[in-house]
Amino acid sequence: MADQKRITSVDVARLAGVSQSTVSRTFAGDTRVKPETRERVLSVAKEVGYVPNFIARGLSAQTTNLVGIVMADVASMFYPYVLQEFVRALQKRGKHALVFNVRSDGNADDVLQETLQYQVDALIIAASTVSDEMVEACARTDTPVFLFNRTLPHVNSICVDNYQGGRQIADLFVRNEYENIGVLTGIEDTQTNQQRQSGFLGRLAEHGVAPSYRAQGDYTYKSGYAAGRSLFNSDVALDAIFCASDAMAIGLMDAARDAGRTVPEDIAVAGFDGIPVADWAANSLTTIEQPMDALVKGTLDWMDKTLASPDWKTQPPRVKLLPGTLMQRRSTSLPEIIVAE
Amino acid sequence: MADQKRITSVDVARLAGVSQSTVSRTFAGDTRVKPETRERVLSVAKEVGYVPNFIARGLSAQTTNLVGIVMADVASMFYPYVLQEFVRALQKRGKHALVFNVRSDGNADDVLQETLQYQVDALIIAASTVSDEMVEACARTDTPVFLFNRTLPHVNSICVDNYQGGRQIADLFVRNEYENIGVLTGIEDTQTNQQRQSGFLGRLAEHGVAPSYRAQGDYTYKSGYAAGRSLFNSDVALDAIFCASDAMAIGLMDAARDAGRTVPEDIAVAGFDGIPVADWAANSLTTIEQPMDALVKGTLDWMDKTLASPDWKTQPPRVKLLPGTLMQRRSTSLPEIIVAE
DNA sequence: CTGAAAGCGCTTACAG
DNA sequence: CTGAAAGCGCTTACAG
Repeated sequence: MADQKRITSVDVARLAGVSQSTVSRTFAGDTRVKPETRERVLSVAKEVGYVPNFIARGLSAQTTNLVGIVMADVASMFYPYVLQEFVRALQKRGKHALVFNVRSDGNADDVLQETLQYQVDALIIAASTVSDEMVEACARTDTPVFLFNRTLPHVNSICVDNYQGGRQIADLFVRNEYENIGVLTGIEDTQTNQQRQSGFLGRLAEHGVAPSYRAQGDYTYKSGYAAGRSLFNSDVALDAIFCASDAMAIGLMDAARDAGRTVPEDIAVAGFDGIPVADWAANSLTTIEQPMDALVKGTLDWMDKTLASPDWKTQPPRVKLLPGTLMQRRSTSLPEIIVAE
Repeated sequence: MADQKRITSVDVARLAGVSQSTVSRTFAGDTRVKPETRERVLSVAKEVGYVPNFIARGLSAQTTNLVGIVMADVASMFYPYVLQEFVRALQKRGKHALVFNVRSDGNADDVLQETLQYQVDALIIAASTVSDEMVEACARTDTPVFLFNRTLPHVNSICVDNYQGGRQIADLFVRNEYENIGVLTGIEDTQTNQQRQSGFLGRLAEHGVAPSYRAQGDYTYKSGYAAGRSLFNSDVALDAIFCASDAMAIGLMDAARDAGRTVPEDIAVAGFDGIPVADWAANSLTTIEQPMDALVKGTLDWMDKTLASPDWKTQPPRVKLLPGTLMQRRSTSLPEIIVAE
């Protein structure tokens, strides 16, 4: 009950009859420590329940093994999984995630300061944007920054190829001979949305097709449902519609059903993201699946390599694009194809 | 480019013509610092871009403002939201989340060690279990532990009232005059599952009803769909079924649709959790909604109070149960009721 | 209201 | 292979 002092390396050293340096070296895995000494230290440590203090180590070694992860609370249902993947993958690499949240409409500057105060070894920013000044500040403190699923010219970025994904959906629509084509966009000025749109519309134009309907949502199920309601209450007749997120696409499909329309017979629907719900039987949504594991692994490998190279600050920032995967499901299949499988 | 030394409080002190102590006090918000001095320090700090080093502060002040959050990667879709809420709420309180992941079938011991090494001020364990020894270890290092949505006799726990929730569903079923009642359980030996089951079955028994069907899933959509398939392929005819998670309930409903059954006319379905997808139009699932905000806030308020009270270790651990909310939706409504609304 | 100084628990040259 | 000692950047009695 009494505040018995925390056990430190000094205590272990005394008990094991060695110097504090030796205890430190033992736990650092220094191979110069004689095996017998090592054993003795470890056994004493175990006995008294000693574990090294990472905070002290951080101060002294100037490296915390902490990685800051900044996430916006996005409505898209993709990011919770991303966060979980990062936490898990970091753990495997002996690092740990210090997680920060920013409002999806704000930028990450507010919290970046705090992140740096914790002396994180690196910073991963997902689903929000950063100012150039903040990037500067990170550089000053030798903290490499990685943008996840967003690109910025002066920052290392890793991102699914939204543009290419949009093109793939366009190709699919043309291949399926849909003629009256609509599009449900995400939040207008997000990079993600712009890229998905410009890929989709650009490729459509190359095929000589122009969309005949256009509405805007905010990536959420709710906005998709609302868009669907007004679409199906109108006299617009579409063969197919591309939605900038899976959640919106599912909302729109539910609205279709509630309005007595059948997917894909009355209207084909495609989304983007590849969230688990998209593959549920009731939805079976055609979509571009984000290569989540590759994105996460790519980010962390890149980070590791950067941290290991002493001259990383001299290297120009790069943007890495990873292709998504077209998942063709029943929401765009023609009836015959369904029968065929 | 060159490794210009990090700016420390000593630099600021020199530039501002005060002692390092004064700089420290200024940033600690010490009211004894003369306003003019304070201004000067802050302006110099701003000019040179100084911010306090939290790691050093942590070592010195023996408090890191770090809270460890241990999460299992549960299939239930409830926890990603919980994590996001914790991160956000902690940030508001000037604390930060160090997030750890454990396999859902393991216990938290493996990572707890690491958590303690980071000298977290407190530990929140969600969706996994801990050994008594580990709880001991936490006590030794003065780290209060809170179990989230799980209870253990020797640990502070905060949890939705699973038992009561099960009873509410039973009452609803009886009220709706369902006679042939089934149950789809979660993973057999999880506490959550046991409590939901015993509440449900116990209350049913009090009404003189015994379930006529029972299957087991693992909380996932997939397992719910599979259970539904085999149920609807059998000659069992049920009026209603209670599933131990929303994801399973939705899977089962999708299987029902695919088998040509109508919900709730052919079979009524209820779940547990209150995940956002449950409220989507296509599902409209009756469920017990977890009081997520109250659970998170309750945990953090409790944590704050504990950290503020010097004698917290002498207080016996408590278990706090919060009631869930019955959300009656179309998956259990009788046809007439639907018409009525 | 302010400063000098000890101390938090490690790492890491340096010397042997 | 090991130890003595400086130092990481703060906080916080203690003294004035």
